Amino acid sequence: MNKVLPPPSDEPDQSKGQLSARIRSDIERRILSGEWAPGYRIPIERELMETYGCARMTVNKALVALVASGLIERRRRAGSFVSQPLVQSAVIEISDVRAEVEAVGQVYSIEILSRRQRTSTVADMKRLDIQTPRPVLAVLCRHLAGKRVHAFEDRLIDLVSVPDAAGLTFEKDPPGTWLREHVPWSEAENRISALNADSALSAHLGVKEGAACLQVERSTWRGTKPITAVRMYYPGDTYRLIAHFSPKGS
Amino acid sequence: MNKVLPPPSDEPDQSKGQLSARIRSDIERRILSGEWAPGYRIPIERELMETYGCARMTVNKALVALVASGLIERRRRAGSFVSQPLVQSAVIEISDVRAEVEAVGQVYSIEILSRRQRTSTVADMKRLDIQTPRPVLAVLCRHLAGKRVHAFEDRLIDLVSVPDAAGLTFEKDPPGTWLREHVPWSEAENRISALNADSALSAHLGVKEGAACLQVERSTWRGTKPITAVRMYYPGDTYRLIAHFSPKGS
DNA sequence: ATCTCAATTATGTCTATACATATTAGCAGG
DNA sequence: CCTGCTAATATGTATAGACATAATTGAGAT
Repeated sequence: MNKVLPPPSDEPDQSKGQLSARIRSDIERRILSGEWAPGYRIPIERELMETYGCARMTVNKALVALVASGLIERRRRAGSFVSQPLVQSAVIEISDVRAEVEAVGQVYSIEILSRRQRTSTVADMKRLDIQTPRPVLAVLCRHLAGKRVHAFEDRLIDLVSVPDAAGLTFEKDPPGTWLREHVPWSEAENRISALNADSALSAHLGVKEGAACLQVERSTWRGTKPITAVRMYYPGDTYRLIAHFSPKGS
Repeated sequence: MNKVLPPPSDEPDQSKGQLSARIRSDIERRILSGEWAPGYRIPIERELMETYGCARMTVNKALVALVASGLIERRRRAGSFVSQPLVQSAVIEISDVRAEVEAVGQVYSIEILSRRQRTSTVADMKRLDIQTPRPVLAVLCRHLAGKRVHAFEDRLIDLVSVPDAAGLTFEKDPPGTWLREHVPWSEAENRISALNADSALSAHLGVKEGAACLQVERSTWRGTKPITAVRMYYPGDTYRLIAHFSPKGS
């Protein structure tokens, strides 16, 4: 069977692209439209293979992709079923601070408030989740969009994991950008919360004392070794994190 | 070539599982460890195929998966390259409110504050992103963890898209839970921000006026038809959204 | 030195087949 | 009616080969 048969003619069809992708999007559409409800058993590979006039591996590729995206579940012998969307997986694209500012057409600049190398204090060790003291770099800086303060950053860098960071001034590239470009990481965690600005934070961000601010705490690791821990503060009235998503992130 | 050769012996190796998965994780480890830095050209399929003593399709499967997870990029004829992590894709698992409360071992209950069916006002139409007036259901409720207020919810449901919602009281299942179980959706957006509680919100949430609160606005669509728009408010001092992630979400 | 074109090459996709494996249905026997 | 065996079946994974496609390289022409 060397020729590819025309698609089943009962559908308004986008014949472009690879066959496996088309099979995938056909099924995806039926699921998202509700035609195939959660729990519905979708046709077996053999049937789909005959429907589209292709090899089983081609159908299989489409189905494996659907499993990866969480839209279906498969059990041997039992068949493939449309899955119940259990949790909503929202993907937040956390871009570079500089890119974030420039994306809205403003001029980015950074202002280093302090930059100190020290042996980790107890508080530092807690933030980095380490047990023994070690050299760290502590940086406080402000990110400006034009003349307005876009964010205030409070960062710790583990100098054992990232010795090269010791020599940097961060006057051109912000620490986050440099780290992302130079240090490979394998895991990270964001903790997003709201807090009232205390006097220090209100001064840094240029907002009234007590104003609601969005705080994003991020820790990054390479394997089990911590790389950096950062707290980013944004004025609550102007900044928002936007997450766009589909069922289980396809 | 029907036998599977032993793995290349220079690595502490987890030989369990499928070959393609092992190839994938081998490469993944090398990238995450920094051994293969961004921009590095990884061995061509033919080489990998000889290294592991398997068919090209098997290597290909591993590489395709790595592309999907964003760790590598591939160009015809040029080869496969470790990609620069550009944006950090954070996956937030937004679970059910009830599950959220019960996950920390507390008793969940819901308190309906108001439930009104009406023709959409101008404000409603803006929230749902619709142009013409239509029947909507507006629900205000509080989610309790024990006796403490966990969240305050302000929800609009489009009764054209979800006519069945008109008959529900939401006294047992919260609106979000019912919707997720009964209405298929294809797209959604979260907007996360911080705000100071005004007098009404402070009363609802049981916090001081002016206290920082986390606001999560979520809109859900099925195709282009809006389903619901909800604003969830959490006390800023007790609640935080946690997002765990890996480079480009593998 | 530079431009153009064709050969080379790595990836992209698919076919056809094979065997493994988990699970279910059905049947036989207690 | 329940239990345990067996056969059927759908998926899981892999192989080997084929042709398509895009991009680079290098040879020959300008």
